[in-house]
Formats: sequence, structure tokens, C-alpha cells
Amino acid sequence: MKDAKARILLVDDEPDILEIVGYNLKNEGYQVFTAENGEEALKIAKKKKPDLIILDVMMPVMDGIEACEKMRKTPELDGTVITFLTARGEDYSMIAGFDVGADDYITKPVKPRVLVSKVKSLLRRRENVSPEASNILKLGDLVIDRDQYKIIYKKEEMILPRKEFELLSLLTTKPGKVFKREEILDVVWGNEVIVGGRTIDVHIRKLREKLGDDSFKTVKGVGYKYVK
Amino acid sequence: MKDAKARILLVDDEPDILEIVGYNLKNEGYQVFTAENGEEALKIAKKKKPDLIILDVMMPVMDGIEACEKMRKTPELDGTVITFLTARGEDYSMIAGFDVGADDYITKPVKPRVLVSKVKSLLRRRENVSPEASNILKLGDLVIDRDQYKIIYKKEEMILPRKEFELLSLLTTKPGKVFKREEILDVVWGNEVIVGGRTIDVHIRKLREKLGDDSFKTVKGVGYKYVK
DNA sequence: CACTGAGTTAACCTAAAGCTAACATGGATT
DNA sequence: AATCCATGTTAGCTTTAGGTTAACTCAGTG
Repeated sequence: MKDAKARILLVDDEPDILEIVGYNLKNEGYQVFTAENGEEALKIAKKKKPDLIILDVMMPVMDGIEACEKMRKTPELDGTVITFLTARGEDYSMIAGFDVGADDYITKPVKPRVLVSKVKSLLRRRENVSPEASNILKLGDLVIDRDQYKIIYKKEEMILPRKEFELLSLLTTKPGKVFKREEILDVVWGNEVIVGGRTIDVHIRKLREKLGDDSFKTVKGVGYKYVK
Repeated sequence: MKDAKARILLVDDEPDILEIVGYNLKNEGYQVFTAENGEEALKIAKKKKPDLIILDVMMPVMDGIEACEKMRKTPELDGTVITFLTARGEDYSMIAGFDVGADDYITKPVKPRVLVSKVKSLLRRRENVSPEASNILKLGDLVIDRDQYKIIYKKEEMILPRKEFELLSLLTTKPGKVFKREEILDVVWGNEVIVGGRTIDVHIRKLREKLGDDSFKTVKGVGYKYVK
């Protein structure tokens, strides 16, 4: 994963925090920069363009809220994830944080384990947020929610097993188009996996069972297509 | 990008939400209108014709579902994208939402970044209406859709068996050109397969049956061609 | 008027898809 | 760790659409 190279800017006015948290992050292979106040943070952020910024709320010179606000208006920092560091119970600052465009917050005192896993998940999210978000596809009385791996068919919500979902997902990307068996195997199974000849059929059958027979047309000798 | 000018109508009965979400959207350069209930929303929508409407489900006076339903029946709001705001877990309202024609839904509490990226993608979607560049061949009143393995003849859609389709497909790649029997065998059957002498004829016959006799001309001693 | 190549028809054959139940696997749950 | 259950895959059988063939007919040509 690219996480190994992810750049993190850590901002806090207490050197102890910088050291402890920084140590833990470096330990995980992240590249860590630090700043001791909002102003400095902003400068470094512009220069280093980190992937994630961990920002203490209470700081001298420029507090976290203000710094975050400014960062959000900085085009270079567009995809950057920002999370606040806030003392437990300081609820107000958390709300203000979201208000200025933060993505998450972490409460102090921080458990290293928790911190690291949070960081990981934030960085992971970053990759999932921007590219073609909103994965909902509507087709007549079928709604496919690719985010949640679930569908709604005739007003009834249902979750499908993964393979079935992916197969359905593929066929519905281009309703009407005939997907060759080979294509289907490539996309749903991956072209290194080899499965028996009847596997696709079985999954198609299950989909037909659940979503009505007539939506899935067989084109003999070629493949399958989803219609209407 | 045109997004900079996009108009968004934000509807919620909680002023806090209006403020937080509105703030984030304005920050992104959108023109934001707000309303506090469905009735008001409908009025403003008609007047301002927004590109996107973000609609809370639970509201006094007229709830989001009803408002959406009415909006969908309003011709002026034809291309408008509508998305619901719904508390996480309130799954029912989400389903009802799709039922009345919503395009997406956003769960509360909203993370600003997620919201913004969702909004962007929804607005983007609106513009991508028809980039379906598929390989479709039109010849008079015959349309051959190689993606869908189907043809439209005299406005009537029909699917042909594979060999017939491929044969037709071949002949129409160069209307007027005479394809030798040998060539046809090579392309449609593959040059290792050996079939009897009358096989091509039979398929030609079937095509003639389905698509009219005069499109397929025989050139004795040579092969066949598709004309007109 | 025979010869050649194409058209027609229906019977036949086969490869591909449908189906079912059994087996395998892996991830949860206790 | 032991169990359980859902998912995924396979094997082997049935069914069928599609494809091929054979046998005959027809039309044109020298």
C-alpha cells in the first residue's frame, strides 16, 4: 500500500505530544512533519502537501479551528484529510471543527494503538472519497448501492452475496450490452482465477431467482445481458 | 468548471444544519438557497430552479418525501438532481426516497468532506447525460448493434442467433463487396473448422427470411454480398 | 438436356446453458 | 478451539437453441 509513504503533518503546542505521537507514526512508516502552532502548520502544509493533518484545537498564535479554515481554502491542500485533536469532553470544539471542514477528530489522551488505526482508516478513506463517488445506480425498480453493497428491488432492500452483487454490478453498468463470459470472468473473478464452466450460470441463476427471470437474458454462445 | 456556478437548494428544519452545510457548500463556490420545510422548498425551487436539491426527510409542514414527489411532477424542475438527507439507520425513509424519484441520499451526521465530494459527483453526473459511444452501424432501415448483439430492422428489434449475426456482421462491414465463400468460412467459422457445402446457404437463407430477400445478393461461383 | 452451383426443407446432432445437490471454504460466533 | 453458517464452486445430469447435414429441387449455362 501507499500508506507506507504517506505524509502526515502533526500540529500541537506541547512538545511531549509531538514526540509521543510522532514516534508512533514514524514507527508505522509514515513520513512525519511537525508544527507548534497554526501559522507554522499552514506554512509547512503548503510546502510539504501532506496527506493527513492532525491538528490540535487549542494552540497559541493561530488555533486549530482557524488553521483548518485557512487550509480548506488552500487549493493545493484539496485532497488532504484533516483531523482534530481535542480533549475529551470539549464537545464544542468538535462541532466547530466539523463546521470548518474537518474530517474527523481524535480525543486526548490518545492511545497509540487507537491513533494508528484511526490514521490508517483516514488515509484509506481519502482514496475512496474522491474518485467517482456516489455509487448509486437506479434502473427501474432496481436500485444498486455500490457503496453499501446492497440493492433495493421493488422497494425491498436486500443484500446479495459478494459474487452475485459484483456480477449484477457489472451487467448493470451497461444495461443492454451483452457481456461475454470471458469478460465476466475477467472482471468478477479476475483473469488469473480459473473456475469451472458452470459457475457463472449458477450465479446468474441465483440472480434470476432473486430479481426476476426476465431481467437477465442469455445470448447463447456469447454471454449474458441485463435488460431494462 | 461550471460547478462554480451551480445552484443548490438546501432544505432542513434545523437552522444548525442549514448553517453548517450551507457554509461548506458556499465555501466551494456554490450558490446556496435555503428553506425550512417542504412547502417553502417547493416555492423556492420553482423560482430559483436549482441544479441540486438537498432535502431533509423529517420536516414539519411538508416532509421531504412529499416535497420530492411534488418536485418530480413539476416540469420546470426536470433536470434537477434531488438527494435526501436522512439520519443513519432510518433506512425506510431512504427507500421511500427512491420510490418518489430521488437520485441519492446522504446520511446524517454529515462529514463536510464527504458531503462536498458527493455534491460534486452528483452535479457531474447531471452533465454526463449521453456519452454512450457504442459501435452501432446504421444502414438504411437496418441498425446493427455489435455491443448488444442485436439488430433493429424496420424499427423492429430482433436478436439473431450467433452465426447469423456474425455472418450479417461480416457482410455489412463492406456493403456491396462480394465475400467469397472461403472468406466467410474463415471469418465466421474460423479456418480450422470444416463444414459442409450447404451450411452458408442455409444461414443466408435465414437472413433473407428475416431481413428481406433482396438485401443479400448471390454471386454465382463466388459468394455473397450485402447491398443497399 | 445434362451439368453445375445455389435454394429449400426438415431431420438430426451437439455444444452451450439450465439445474440440482453435494462438497469446500472461510469468517463469524460461542 | 469448536462449531456453525453463508457463500462459492464443482460435478453430473437434463434441456434446448442453434447449427449442420442430407437429400432433393431449381435455375442457368454451354
